[in-house]
Amino acid sequence: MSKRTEKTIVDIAEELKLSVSTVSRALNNHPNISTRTKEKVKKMANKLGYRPNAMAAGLRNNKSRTVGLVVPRISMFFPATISTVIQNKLHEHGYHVLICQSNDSLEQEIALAETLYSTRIDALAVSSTLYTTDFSHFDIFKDNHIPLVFFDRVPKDYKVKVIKGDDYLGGYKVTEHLIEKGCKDIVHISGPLTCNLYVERVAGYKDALRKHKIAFKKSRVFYQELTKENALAACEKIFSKTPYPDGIFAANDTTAITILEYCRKINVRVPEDLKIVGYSNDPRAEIITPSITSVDQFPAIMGEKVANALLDLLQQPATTPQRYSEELVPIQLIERASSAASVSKPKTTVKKKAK
Amino acid sequence: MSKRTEKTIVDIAEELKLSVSTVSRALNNHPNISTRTKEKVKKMANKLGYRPNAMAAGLRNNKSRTVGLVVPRISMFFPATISTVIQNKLHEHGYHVLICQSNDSLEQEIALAETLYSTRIDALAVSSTLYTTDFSHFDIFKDNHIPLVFFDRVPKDYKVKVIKGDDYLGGYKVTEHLIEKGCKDIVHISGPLTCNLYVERVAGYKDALRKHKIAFKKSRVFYQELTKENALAACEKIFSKTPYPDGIFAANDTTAITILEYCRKINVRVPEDLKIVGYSNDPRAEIITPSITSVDQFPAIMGEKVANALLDLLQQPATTPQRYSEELVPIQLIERASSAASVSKPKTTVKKKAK
DNA sequence: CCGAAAATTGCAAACGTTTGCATAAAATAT
DNA sequence: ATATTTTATGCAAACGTTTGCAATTTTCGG
Repeated sequence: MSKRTEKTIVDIAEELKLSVSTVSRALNNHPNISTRTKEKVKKMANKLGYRPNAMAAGLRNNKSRTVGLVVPRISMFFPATISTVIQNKLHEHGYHVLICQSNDSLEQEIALAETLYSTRIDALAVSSTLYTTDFSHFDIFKDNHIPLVFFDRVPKDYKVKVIKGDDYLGGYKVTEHLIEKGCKDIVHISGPLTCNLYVERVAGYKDALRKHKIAFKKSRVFYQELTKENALAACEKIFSKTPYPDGIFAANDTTAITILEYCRKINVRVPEDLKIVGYSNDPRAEIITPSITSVDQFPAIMGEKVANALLDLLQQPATTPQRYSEELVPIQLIERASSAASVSKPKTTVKKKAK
Repeated sequence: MSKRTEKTIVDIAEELKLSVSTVSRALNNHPNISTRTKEKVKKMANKLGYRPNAMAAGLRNNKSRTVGLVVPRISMFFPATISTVIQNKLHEHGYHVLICQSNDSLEQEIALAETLYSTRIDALAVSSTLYTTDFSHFDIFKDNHIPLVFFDRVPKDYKVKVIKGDDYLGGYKVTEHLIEKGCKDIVHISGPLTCNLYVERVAGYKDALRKHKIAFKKSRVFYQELTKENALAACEKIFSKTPYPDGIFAANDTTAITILEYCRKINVRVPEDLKIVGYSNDPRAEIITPSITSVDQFPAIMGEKVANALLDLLQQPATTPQRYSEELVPIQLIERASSAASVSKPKTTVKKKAK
């Protein structure tokens, strides 16, 4: 009936003829409150239906027990899995996680940094936009000694804690794998080079080619946002003229899948005529026919590491200078049918034009 | 250098020889502050690197500009898509979204309700646990007039705003579809009946059978958590004795996919010997071979509706009594290869025992 | 039973905002 | 000019906690 229905510790105090301070301490299990009053207080709290006001406590303590998480999008397999793990782990330790999506827009990422700071999050983990090369919008956090961790898509020259996959090795291994399976002309569909992890994969790709004395051809690598549409566009280009490549290293599985489906349509046999490898080991890679070779990045492990790093920083005194450090999460090539050594001789490249 | 580095509005006030109230009003674009001082204040705010403290404002206003979102898990396709949409939409309107996972544990869901209340979220949207039949842990929100919206997995007899898919129709349509394609013995793998939406799908399944004069057999429906492991266990059972069914209606796509793969192994041809339909239209359903018929639940539309409902309630005065209302999101059967009418006559059921 | 130490409780300020009301300044009408 | 309205600013309380310090009570050795 009454408008003010929220019970506070002063209600408890009045009811019990105690001071608010003892009530507060009792509820927080402060050592020099007698067990008897602690019990009394807690019972009364229950009876009144008291719920602590996190904002009041947060204001007083200057901490929100909330950590921010910024990812490109939560509906993509890899960041979704990582987010899940981080969220669960931090929740076990009494932290809330404010999961935010930049939707791969730098503008949104900048706005997010601003508003997340306003909520006074206790720490921040971010996997940046594809296009973030200037990270200065995160300076506020560094300057104010708020734990800051980057993962997966991490900055290059920005001194923070970084947890990333071994993308160079990934690029190298995939390429070498294709070569070992007999490929001599390998196309690489990469993400934009504004995102460092693609730079590294490309480096791995190049090094593997060099190692096996295969010439690197600029025309055989594509830099684009790794969407289905862009993958199709790349296919049109690749298969518009012969010779067709005999291997494709796609930097994500959406792209690999799209290529595979395209090949089906134009009667290019996978893996006989063309071998395909994706990246990230999306669940779809396993179930498509032929199943697609991909690179597992162990998102659960990465999530675990990010969570641990956050918790670690969170319990250090704020004065401790934030150290730059890079943690590497291993990768593993998962060999599947799409890159299996051909049993039958590959037929000579099809001449049929696509489309 | 100094420890207290956070600038507040009183810093701005002092700097400008104004009162804190004018500064506050200036920053909030209050009408009776002159444009001149507004500009001055904002300039100084920028210069000092002032960031509003959301907790202080929240405490004063008794609102957090945060809404809670509780889902079973954010890594599953359906809730992930919905969460994405809700998050983006609410963010456009200046709200944060605290996404939380119950991991399908009732215990965790209860704890979540408690701590979310403590953070004084302005509204709450939830898709419940599979096992939530008593929803009283959400009473706090109702009692305190905090907008509360349920979606997808919704309560049966709990008076709140509800947004759900048309599960009865879904169950009906799937079953009728299988019958029309020639199935006479249809297994249904359902989720546990503690979750109302499965009750409805089962009802649809039964009604479609009755309509087409096919006897309902208790032994042909399974109630279980829809995991891969459970799906395999069900397969073992189903294919341990003849006659095999000629149709399976799985209540999610993970189950459908698992069955399909199992059939491949034991040489049951899909769709010739057995037709399979899943539910939710997971991206995997489309790319597997044969592609799996499924039911699109339009998660984006559902997310949109949930977000709109929240925003709607959010701007109503707190006094407005919360009305119970149910909104139905349509479903659509997506026909694919796994349930196509067989061209060749189905061979008589294979006798080979599985395993 | 006294005094000192230990254990328990209370006082009051502080965290950074917002806002009703009062006041001061400027603009307008007389 | 003065009185009146309009516009702009300031005062101070309030939101619900936590915590350093002071005050009180209890415990206990002698």
